[in-house]
Amino acid sequence: MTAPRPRRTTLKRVAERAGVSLSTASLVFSGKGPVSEETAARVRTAATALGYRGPDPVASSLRAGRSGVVAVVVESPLTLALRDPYAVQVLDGLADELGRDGLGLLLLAQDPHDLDELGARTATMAMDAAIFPFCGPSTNPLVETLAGRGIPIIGSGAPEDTRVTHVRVDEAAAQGLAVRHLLELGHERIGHITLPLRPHATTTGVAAMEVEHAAYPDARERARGFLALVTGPVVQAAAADVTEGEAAARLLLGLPEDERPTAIVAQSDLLAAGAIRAATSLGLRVPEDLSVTGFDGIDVPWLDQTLTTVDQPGAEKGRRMGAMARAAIGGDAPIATGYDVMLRRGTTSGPPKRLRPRFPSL
Amino acid sequence: MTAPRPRRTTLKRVAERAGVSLSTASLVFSGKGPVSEETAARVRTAATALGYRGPDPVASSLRAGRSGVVAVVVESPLTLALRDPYAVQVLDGLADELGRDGLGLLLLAQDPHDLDELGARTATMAMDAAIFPFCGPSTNPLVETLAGRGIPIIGSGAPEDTRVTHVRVDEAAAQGLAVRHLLELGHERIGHITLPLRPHATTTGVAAMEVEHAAYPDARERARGFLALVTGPVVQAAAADVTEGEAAARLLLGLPEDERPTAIVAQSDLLAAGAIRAATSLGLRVPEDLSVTGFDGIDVPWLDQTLTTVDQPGAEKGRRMGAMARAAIGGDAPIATGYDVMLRRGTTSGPPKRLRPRFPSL
DNA sequence: AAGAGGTGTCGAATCGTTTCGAGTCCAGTG
DNA sequence: CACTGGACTCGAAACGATTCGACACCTCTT
Repeated sequence: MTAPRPRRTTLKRVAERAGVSLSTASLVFSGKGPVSEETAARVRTAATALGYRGPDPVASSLRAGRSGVVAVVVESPLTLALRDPYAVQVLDGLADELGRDGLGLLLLAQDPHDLDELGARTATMAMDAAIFPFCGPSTNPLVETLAGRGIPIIGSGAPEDTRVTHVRVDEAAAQGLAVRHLLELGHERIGHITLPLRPHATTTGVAAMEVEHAAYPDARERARGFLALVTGPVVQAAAADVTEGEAAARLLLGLPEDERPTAIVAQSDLLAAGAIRAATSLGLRVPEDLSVTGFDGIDVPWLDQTLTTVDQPGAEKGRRMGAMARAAIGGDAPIATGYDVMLRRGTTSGPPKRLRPRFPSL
Repeated sequence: MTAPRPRRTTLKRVAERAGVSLSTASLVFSGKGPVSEETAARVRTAATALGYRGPDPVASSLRAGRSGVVAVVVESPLTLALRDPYAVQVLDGLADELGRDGLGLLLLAQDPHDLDELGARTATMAMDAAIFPFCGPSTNPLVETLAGRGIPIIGSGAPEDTRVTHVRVDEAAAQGLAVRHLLELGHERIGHITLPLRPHATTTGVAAMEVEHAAYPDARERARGFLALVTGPVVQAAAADVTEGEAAARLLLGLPEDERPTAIVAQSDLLAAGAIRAATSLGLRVPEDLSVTGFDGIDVPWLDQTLTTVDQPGAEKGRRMGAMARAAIGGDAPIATGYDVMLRRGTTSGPPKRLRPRFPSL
């Protein structure tokens, strides 16, 4: 914020040159009032002559009381958040929907080590609405700042704050779909791999109590959905990627033979892919020796199998949130909505092995 | 753009309540002038009482002549552009660097089917600089719009326009590194997989002339670098992802035995990963039967091998462009720069098979 | 021929800040 | 006592547009 840019040509200059009042010139560019074709032409000529490119967006914003910008808050480094194709889908839907109203998408990456820092900067940024599209921590100081500025806030489960309007999925029930599917197949020992439960997570086994105290509602709810149906080992992945999924799965598969799960329910497709890799490298076949389910329903082109997964239409979710932001900007009080997800069966789940010999040798 | 938001509390009201002039109140919040501690306290009290959250960003921007926003133009749907981890790295570096100056990152996704459309919307969006960080088409109507508004533009090779300042890599030379490496290993039949050469690309073999007329300079330059050193079949991938890389590789590997390349030079790591998949599914071992090189140097955790690749530090490139934008906003005329990339040897390249028997049976 | 109704144009107010230059007050100096 | 120089405060002028209400002027009606 140092040297100001050289001032651009202003509408006033154009008006003077065209021999017309400022208001008339404005009318020409906004196309609102009645202006004779002749006058309009004169104004346009003057504009081109002076290199005037239309009204200054900032000045328009000031007058209009809105900036045409919607902030999208990403509560982790971009490399982490956008590593997941699901997040990108959401973002894409969001961008598309916002684009319809000519709204800009202001990307705000928040440093998880210092959530407050962004608050300070954000206070100086113009925006008409803010969206928290991804699984983030349940509380975020930014909400206070934004709400205080009277900015409508849209979320998808997090942050948990009355001032945030959500597009909600019943995560627990959704995760339950996968568990139920495995139970129906006959599995009795099912393990669970969660997304990070808190900012500085490590890949490690977690107890039910830790789940309850999770900082990230999405991970918490899905784990609850799992634990509501079965008692099984739960391992947290340090990040939502293949590597950590593999590491987490190794922890589960490293259990003694008779405790080792015959199925793994992962909270994301990337984690599930990691689990499959772990199984493969341990010489286990999927789904014969191990069933694996994912969550999200992304494309995993490099996987030789089709994941059994809880299908969540990302682009649609993004669009939903975008639409809510548009509505909120339009002055409507945003209304929380929810939608249902479905289980999509792939080739990575099947009946457990020990059930195979249906007629044990007598 | 309908109902204006209810007006927020203004600095003027705060000043009145504190029994102080507008200018003094402003000084309190900007911390610029000398204000007695007592007055400052009175102003701050009034502010909290009225729920004033600091100066309106839009009004500040108008006065300051800068908006604190940098546009990042993505010339394809986000799902396509951000599918590549390399792009995400660049974006991350960019966000980080811009954040240092408290600059916001305005994400503009351009519809490749209708490049003009964004121009119209963009004209109404406030920004202090614009960046084209990814391999895009060599011409873009947006450049005209932005340059006309006096906005500094930063690119990384594209669009090719004198008004764009670039952070440049000698793509041809960089790609040449990989080719030379393979030549040194003794390969004589080398195939090439290019990134899309134009917006609506299909996965298909291309002639040298088509390369010359490519719309995307990055793809063109890399292909030139390849063709400068060897004469070999060139296949274009419809998109920079694993699936298309696999399809493209199949085209190359489907050639008759004695024409089939013993090595494939891919223009991106994702394409290379696809090539490896194609080889594997055809029963070819990498690198024994086929060497593969990539470009970018991303993490491919699900690949069992380490790619031999042209390592291009993405985050660094992003930061570079961010720094240039900052400089340009600061009033310095931006200076084009370039940097070197290196070949990183992995496990996916080795001597061609037919050279194996170094002492042929006499 | 007077009033009604439409066009086209304009002046002035407004959006919410920042900043420049000027003014007040008071303590310290010669 | 007059004078200099800080420290503090303030009024007014930008920044660049949009919009409301008023005003001319013209064309139809009746």
